[in-house]
Amino acid sequence: MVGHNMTRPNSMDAMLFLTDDQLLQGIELMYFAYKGFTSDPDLILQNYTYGRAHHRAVHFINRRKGLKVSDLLDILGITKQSLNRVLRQLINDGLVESRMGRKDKRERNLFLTDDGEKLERQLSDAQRKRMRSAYRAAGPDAVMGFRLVLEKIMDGEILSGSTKIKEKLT
Amino acid sequence: MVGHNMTRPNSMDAMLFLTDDQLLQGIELMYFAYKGFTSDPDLILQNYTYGRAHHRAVHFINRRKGLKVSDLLDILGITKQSLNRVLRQLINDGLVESRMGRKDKRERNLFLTDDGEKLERQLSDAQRKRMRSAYRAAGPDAVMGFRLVLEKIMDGEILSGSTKIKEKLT
DNA sequence: TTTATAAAGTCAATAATGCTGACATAGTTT
DNA sequence: AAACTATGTCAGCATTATTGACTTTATAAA
Repeated sequence: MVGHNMTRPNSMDAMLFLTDDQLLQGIELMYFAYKGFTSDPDLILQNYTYGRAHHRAVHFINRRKGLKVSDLLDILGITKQSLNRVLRQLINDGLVESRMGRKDKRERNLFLTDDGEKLERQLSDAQRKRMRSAYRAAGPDAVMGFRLVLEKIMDGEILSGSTKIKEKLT
Repeated sequence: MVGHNMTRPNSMDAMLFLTDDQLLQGIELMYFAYKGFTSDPDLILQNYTYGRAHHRAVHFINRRKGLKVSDLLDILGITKQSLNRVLRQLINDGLVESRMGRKDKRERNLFLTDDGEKLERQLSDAQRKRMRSAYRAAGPDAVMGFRLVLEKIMDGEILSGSTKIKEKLT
């Protein structure tokens, strides 16, 4: 075992956190943290007829205002049939507006209405509050590490919004 | 704005990562990383008649061998009806064994069979592989930060396995 | 010892979110 | 004119969750 792994110079130090048990702990941490991460919005959504899928749609429409349906499909990684059900509800309920593309009239650009922005704010506030207090409690260095590891775990996934980190859309 | 937030001494430095946009980026990072995190096991599970719920059950039965049904319910945070459907399949398929409690005969202690351990290994290998390479790429300090922030996000959730971090079960 | 509580299991109905396949419509490209 | 593209829709199915009601068995309390 010792001296076998040459990935890093101080293999004992550097590899200490790579035992199966440490990795399993990380895996469970991801599971429970994600549960906590979604719990606040989930509670709010229970007051509506909406679920997590609606939250996601509203979130990304807010972050990339005017994005096309196909962009949203790429981001969410679901089928158009799945998205359409959600989108139709949001449009019918007056939370999302779907405007015909000006250049290519086949495209639909998606926007939040005022009511849509209200819901987005409500959900986002709850989620940001939890993130903010976690960031505060952990401190800036920890946050850098947090982000770095998550980016590595993401691998091939798409990150929307401010395009600093990864960019695959257009 | 300046000098308003007194949570930390260097408020400009320390609060830079707490803008709404930075928090939203963190939120999206969690979303995409979790998607990547589950993608490998999900692929494997497609070869079976099982889903994520089976993976979770198998994972925690492996980590807390002999745990009671009620323990598993607490960990997963679902209803017994939901768990029971999954557990029944795993038991019928010979992946999980349910032994009557010795002290309290109402209780059922859950164990993986040899076949159950095979599936667990297969799923775990894939997930650990991704975590390992993320940890390696990010480095030990980043991993510490990663874990710290996730723990703060978890808040009230339960962490099973090695009980160093949080403990709520017995 | 009777009664109450607890652990586990089951049945039925419902909801949210995903999937595949097939098809329609309108608009753009070649 | 023909082929392709973007979007939307219908129908059917799978997974995972929910609530509510009820049973069986076993332990604890009155």
